[in-house]
Amino acid sequence: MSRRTPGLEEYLESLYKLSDGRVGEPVTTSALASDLGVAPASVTEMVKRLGEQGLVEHVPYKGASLTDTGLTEGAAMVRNHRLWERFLVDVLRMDWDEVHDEACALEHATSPHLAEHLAAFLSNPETCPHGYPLPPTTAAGRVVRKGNSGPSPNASGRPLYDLEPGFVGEVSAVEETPELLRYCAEAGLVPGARVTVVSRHPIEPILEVRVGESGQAAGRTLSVGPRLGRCVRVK
Amino acid sequence: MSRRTPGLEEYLESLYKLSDGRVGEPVTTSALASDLGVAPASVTEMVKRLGEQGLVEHVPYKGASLTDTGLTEGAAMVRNHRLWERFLVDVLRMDWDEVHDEACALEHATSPHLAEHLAAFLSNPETCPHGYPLPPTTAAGRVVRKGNSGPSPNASGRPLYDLEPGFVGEVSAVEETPELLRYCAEAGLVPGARVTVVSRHPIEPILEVRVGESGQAAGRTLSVGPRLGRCVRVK
DNA sequence: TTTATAATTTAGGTAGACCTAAATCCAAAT
DNA sequence: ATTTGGATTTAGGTCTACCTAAATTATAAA
Repeated sequence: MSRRTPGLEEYLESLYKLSDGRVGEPVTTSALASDLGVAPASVTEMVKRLGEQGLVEHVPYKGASLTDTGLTEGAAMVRNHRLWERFLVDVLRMDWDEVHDEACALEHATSPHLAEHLAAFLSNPETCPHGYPLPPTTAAGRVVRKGNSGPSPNASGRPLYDLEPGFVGEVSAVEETPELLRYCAEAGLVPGARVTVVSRHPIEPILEVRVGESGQAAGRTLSVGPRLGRCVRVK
Repeated sequence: MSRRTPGLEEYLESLYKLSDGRVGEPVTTSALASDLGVAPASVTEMVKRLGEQGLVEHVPYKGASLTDTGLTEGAAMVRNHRLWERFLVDVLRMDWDEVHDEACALEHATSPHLAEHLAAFLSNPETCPHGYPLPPTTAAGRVVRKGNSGPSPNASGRPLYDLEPGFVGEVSAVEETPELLRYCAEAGLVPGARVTVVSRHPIEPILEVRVGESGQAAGRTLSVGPRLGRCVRVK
């Protein structure tokens, strides 16, 4: 009965993201399998193990959901992941499209004590470089999960592609696919950037978007299709 | 045939330290077993696997030695470990007695690319906080191992306990045992500190040592026995 | 040179985390 | 109320990294 191996932590992390940070929210075996990149049969087995340790509740054929303690551990992993991403980008000056994989490895090698020091050094950031929120901690360093539902680990804002012409807002998050991130960085589509939806193409599924500092002088205009437009969120 | 798992890396690291960074230097099974905290039988098995991958040369009943590539990988692990220790102490302000375990976990989650960025951020340190040297890299980022014997990964200097009264020098390294490190930190026995051997006790195995900034004004006098005196190196 | 002792290896076993292929279950469409 | 297709679980297998107990080998002592 050895607890919290790196393997199990990965499942808790995925479960946390897929259940949107909610205790008792069921997640299907196949959703977990595709998120983790393993066979469904492997998920069934792992989920059973997590159940024996009281970290998830598994109802056969229905799905798995996090318990209170499972949620805490999952949130800690997501937090560690995003802390390291901030560190790698802000401090080590790595590119934002290469930090996801590095953080994936580091997150499981991070004790709560180290996480506290890292967070303090980074001045307790609220989001990762791609705009996703860090699960918060209490003063004692424990990851918060008050009552039944904590804050969502997923990005706020609406997909850029779904907005109407005339909308003005700022990028809140970008999905972490390396090639997409490289394009966005070059195009200026980074969290905090001001965007203005200029028009929607009458025939093709294309949105004209102005990206720029402020007003409309320095802005650059981009054509955004559904592929890109659904990966960038705006608020 | 899956290469470089965290488990195998640990063996290479230990081998690197125990063979003093030398290709072909044999290390006994039991030395590895006690350094890694596993059963000798486990070492035999792992060493055989490392042999199949061309990372070590194993002569049954005689010992295992690193090959050229094995040395490179082992050195990289030691380097990663000591880089992280520097980071944890200098940047995150963690205590020097708690960073060894954290670094042990982080070192296997560190890509060569990340190691390069980390080293650059830390201005390419030459030693870890306890005084042990970092295996150097080439400009390309590869860990150096020129010809048959690279630099020693172990501390320079002589044990404090073996010096004669009148000796003046400075601490070069301290062995990384948590309780010992806590005592040394408080006593001022840190790498770079000036030490003067005052006298040796005529009856008991005790050395009187002055530890202090410079000269002999601000110095504090300590009694050092063999236990402590063999864990602190001076040059 | 023989023998004893300590180091080392072999043999056989466990647990974690994955896999494929073969059942099994559920739910929606007929 | 059946049927059927997709999701899920079970069954059986692999590979890593450990273990203990039982051989085996090397070496140092008698």
